[in-house]
Amino acid sequence: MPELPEVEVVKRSLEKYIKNLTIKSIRIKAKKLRYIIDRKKLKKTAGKKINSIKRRSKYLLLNLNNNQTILVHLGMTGKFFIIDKKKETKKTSFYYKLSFKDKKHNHLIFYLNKNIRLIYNDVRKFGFIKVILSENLKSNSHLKTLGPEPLSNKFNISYIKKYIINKKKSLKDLLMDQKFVSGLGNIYVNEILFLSGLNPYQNIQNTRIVEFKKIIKSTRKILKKSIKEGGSSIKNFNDSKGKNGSYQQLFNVYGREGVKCVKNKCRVIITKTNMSNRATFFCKSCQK
DNA sequence: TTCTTTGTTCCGGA
DNA sequence: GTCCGGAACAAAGA
Repeated sequence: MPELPEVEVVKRSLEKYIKNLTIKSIRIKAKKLRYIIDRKKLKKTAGKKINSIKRRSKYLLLNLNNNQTILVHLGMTGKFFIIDKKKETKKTSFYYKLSFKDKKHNHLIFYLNKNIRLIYNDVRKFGFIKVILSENLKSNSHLKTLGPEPLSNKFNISYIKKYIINKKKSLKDLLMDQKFVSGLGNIYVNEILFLSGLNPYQNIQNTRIVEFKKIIKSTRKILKKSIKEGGSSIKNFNDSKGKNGSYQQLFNVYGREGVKCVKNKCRVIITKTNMSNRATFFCKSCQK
């Protein structure tokens, strides 16, 4: 489930391997992902160079040299494979070892110069890809309502104070709100509240400044750590297994229903509830 | 067959 | 107009 840290790691890999390459042609195998794929528009990116790769929230933006940007959202299960046809052999390449079952979810193949291929693979097809004019980025419906990046200085106490005026929500719903802060999903919100020692159900109006400070601090800590871990496990981007491997083990509360809280001296069993239709994990003792 | 998973969007009611 | 919660939606695996 790619949230901000995973998307950031993908962004860095794309930057490393496909920045400044030119799209020679594109093979489009799926009719639609989350949305119908605009084949014409996508095909027209052939011949264009990938000038830069950026991330905004959980979106990837591949800026081309014709004033167009490819906007990508990985949804739940979207991933990119990068294959260097020059270097990889049947023995060394993870890609050749993928099963037919894995490969049947390859939906887009970008043939780049230098014999590099960029493949978009998505089991659930909840991701999407769109080509938009770069000058329209700011008014794009996906991007225009996004709140500040959680790792930016704009995510600070005075911003939070202002934002929550006249609002009534729980802490968890606030952090999940992409207009408030963008890029956090269910998993990381669970983790942030656990590290902050705050109950997900706590009303934002009953939350003190010092508690919001804790949230900001925990958010930065968790995201940075995950990016670092993802970054090191993804170091060899060609190894899709390494990619999936490590970050799951970092979770202290998510998915830990029924087992003991990991905090020192706490032996309370982690609770799982359903909150706003999302699995919510917390320790009743550490998060009062 | 049903349940679960996710982020986003839409809708009704306040 | 604005806010909020809930539901719908997408696909596939267990």
